Amino acid sequence: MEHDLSPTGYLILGMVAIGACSGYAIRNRVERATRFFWAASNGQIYPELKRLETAGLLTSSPARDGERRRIEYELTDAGRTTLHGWLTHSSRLTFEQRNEGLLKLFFGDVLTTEEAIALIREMRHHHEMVRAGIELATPPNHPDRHFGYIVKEYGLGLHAWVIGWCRQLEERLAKELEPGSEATVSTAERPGARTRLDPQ
Amino acid sequence: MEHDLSPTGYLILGMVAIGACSGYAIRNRVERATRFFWAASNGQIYPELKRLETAGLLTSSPARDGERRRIEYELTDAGRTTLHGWLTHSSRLTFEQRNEGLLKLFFGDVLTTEEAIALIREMRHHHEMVRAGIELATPPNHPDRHFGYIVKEYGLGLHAWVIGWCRQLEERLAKELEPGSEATVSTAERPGARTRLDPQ
DNA sequence: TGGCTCATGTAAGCCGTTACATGATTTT
DNA sequence: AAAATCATGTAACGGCTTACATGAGCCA
Repeated sequence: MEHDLSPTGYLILGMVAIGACSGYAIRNRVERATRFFWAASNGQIYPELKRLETAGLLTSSPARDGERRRIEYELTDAGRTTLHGWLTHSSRLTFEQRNEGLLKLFFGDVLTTEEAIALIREMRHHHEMVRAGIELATPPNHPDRHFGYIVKEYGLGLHAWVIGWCRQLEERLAKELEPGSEATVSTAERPGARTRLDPQ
Repeated sequence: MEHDLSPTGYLILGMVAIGACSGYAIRNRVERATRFFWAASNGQIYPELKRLETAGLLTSSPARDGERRRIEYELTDAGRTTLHGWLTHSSRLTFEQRNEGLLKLFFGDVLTTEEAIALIREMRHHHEMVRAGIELATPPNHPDRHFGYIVKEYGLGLHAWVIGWCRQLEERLAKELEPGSEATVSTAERPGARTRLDPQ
């Protein structure tokens, strides 16, 4: 039997393995812990849970009488094998980024130095907020969840690096604004003016 | 007139501003320079170019007789204003990541230490390749393209940080495999065995 | 009783990739 | 003459988000 799931399918399988056993619980965990490197919305989670059950990787049981309406999922042996296979068998890992701040910065030559500095400051603020979110929202270290903690540290460290990088660039550009300086990194470019730039 | 483009629309506008004046040239630049933080495929570029022309932000001219078939685009004044507006007016910047390696790592408690180490090594190799790609593929520093160079440095530095982080984690986990050590980060967990993990 | 959280879902639609199609020109 | 590159496009499809719909139980 061929179980070729999307990474989000594996995310859900893994979440169930870790103890998030309802769609709602998965949603919460994703928001707290993985949204910074892998997001998932209700529109994905609930249909995917059903698909995984149909594929024989999960089993479901409704809440007992008197309890709040709720569907609890468990891994089947096939599900556990599939999860383990994904975790251990190497394959091209999807790695995608969409960083609009960096995209703007890429065109920074079209801006004045002041405008470029403002842009970088905005990028920094964004990463500071993201970092604060990771710091607060991820659950505290749990004896059986070392890797949740490790991944949290990754997020904190990565964004700290970016914040530091932004700060350095801000300072570097600010220096060029000082009266004594010669070279400017970016030519003052106004919407009406022409940009002459060699191709390549 | 309301010009609310997708970031990819602005990417194309910016690429034309920078001197990539055909769909083909934009494609190449994206591959070399921005794909690491903003990708774009033919299926997006060509239709978007036409949309931008219809919106009055670009004008097109066919290649002169005898030259290779080719459509050259230029920014209109409206296009230049729109681009400048996007670059300077602050707004919520889209920032998305999909990092399957990190996602696997998040579930690392289900693995043996050896398996976890193998996974991290794979992540590191991936980032080493991406970093090498950035180093090679991005064009050399051009007098009028400082920010292309700055963004390249960002990519190199960021991936270098990740590579270092992976290496450290590998060493840390390897220490736990040594005969004298007590604690193990991850419990040896096999596909057949049960994972007992408290919710939350 | 009213509002909040818990909890599960669906529908529309965008964004983007993959894969293919086409053909001209340049290089080997 | 063949192969590679230049160059522009389209069609199908998948993944994901947004927004909405629904309703039960809990708490003030």
